[in-house]
Amino acid sequence: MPAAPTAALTAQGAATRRRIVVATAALMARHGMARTSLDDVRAATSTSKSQLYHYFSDKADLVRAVIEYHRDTVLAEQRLVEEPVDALPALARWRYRTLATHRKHGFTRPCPLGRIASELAGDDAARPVLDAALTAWRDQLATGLQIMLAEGRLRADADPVRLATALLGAVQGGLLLASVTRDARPLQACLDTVIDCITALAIPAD
Amino acid sequence: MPAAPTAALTAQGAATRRRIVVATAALMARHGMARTSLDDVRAATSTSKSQLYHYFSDKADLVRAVIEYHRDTVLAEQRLVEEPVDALPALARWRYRTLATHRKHGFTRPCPLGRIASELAGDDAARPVLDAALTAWRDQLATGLQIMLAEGRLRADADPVRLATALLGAVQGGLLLASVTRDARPLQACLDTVIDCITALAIPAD
DNA sequence: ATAGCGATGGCCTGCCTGGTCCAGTCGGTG
DNA sequence: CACCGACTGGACCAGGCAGGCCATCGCTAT
Repeated sequence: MPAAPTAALTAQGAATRRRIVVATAALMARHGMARTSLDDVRAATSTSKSQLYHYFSDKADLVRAVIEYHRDTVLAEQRLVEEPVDALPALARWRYRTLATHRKHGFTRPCPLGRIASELAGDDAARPVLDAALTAWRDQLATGLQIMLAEGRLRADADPVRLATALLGAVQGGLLLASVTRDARPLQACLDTVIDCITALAIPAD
Repeated sequence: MPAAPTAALTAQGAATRRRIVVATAALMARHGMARTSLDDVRAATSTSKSQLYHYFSDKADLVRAVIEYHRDTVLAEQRLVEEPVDALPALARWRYRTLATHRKHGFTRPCPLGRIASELAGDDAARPVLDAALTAWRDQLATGLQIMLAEGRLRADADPVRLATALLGAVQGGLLLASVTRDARPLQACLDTVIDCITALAIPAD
């Protein structure tokens, strides 16, 4: 139960709230959440402590908003609704898009959602929010594979949800390894291996 | 350069040092490293601040020792030297062993090395240590696959290092997802998908 | 115009944290 | 038995942290 009454928000208030969330998400993606203090947020957003506590009940509430922001950002970048992975070429484009998104940061950081999940493992308040975000992501991947299955481009014994989980796991694991080695190859290896598996299950067009 | 002169350590001193590392590793695996204070370590080990700073130059130095401890523990649990994944049955046993290891904790936490890697992304002091640990792990996986290749049980166009990276990524990504959903299925999905891929590249025995 | 309320600013505080210091103990060695 | 250095205990500190307080500003509806 956030103390911030989301009902009563003027346009200016909503803008300030959003500014706080966006800046905090960036800070936490760069330095981790434990190392991002509210004073850092205050400085980065030119706000005051009271504003932080006006819009969020406490730091955990702000983190919750950050998770939801990352969820929206990632799902928008993935473009899985506009362009579902319902065929091998679409899957290849998704792979390229995913690599390109993270090349921007030079593979210096894991997936923001994954990083928060790591740091908050054992936090019973945040876990449902993270679960919902990651499940939504996996489901958007699975939707494409289900179309692929329904339209006869995937063998009947393929399990779309399991494959989607493997794709998401490959993104998470690959980005984690890539953030340590600081290059794209681990992510490529993880993605390509799972995609090879899906390719092996695909039925070539007539 | 640790301030602790590792040269001069009596048996008792070595035991105390090890007790600190083991307890800290457990605390950090459970609560994360940022949420593990030196006072927590002090309380858990019945030591004093001065002992911590006698054996470690600072918290980062202690974390370095913890990473190395996790590396040794994980590599011992994986048993990849005694039982390399040089054939499909060995790979199946490795999969079973990996699942069993983490079932003990109820899939409540990611891989300790992965968790630290997430928290320390961007820490230029810790990254080489993590890189070495994860690379050693990957290489032990790759060694098995290279044997498999050399002995003609794997198609010549298979890349052992790439496949080993995918296996390690599947462990990391799978455990991350499993720690959020609190069940084994994501890890199983990730492992089995990559193993399916290796199976597809395997050459059946004559 | 003015009352009311959301938005804002800056200050304050109590607690926790990593890190320091020093006084003292213990076991081995000349 | 004197000594030395590793080892231990605990008090201490400065800075940083989340969070709270209160007065003020400015928009908007009546």
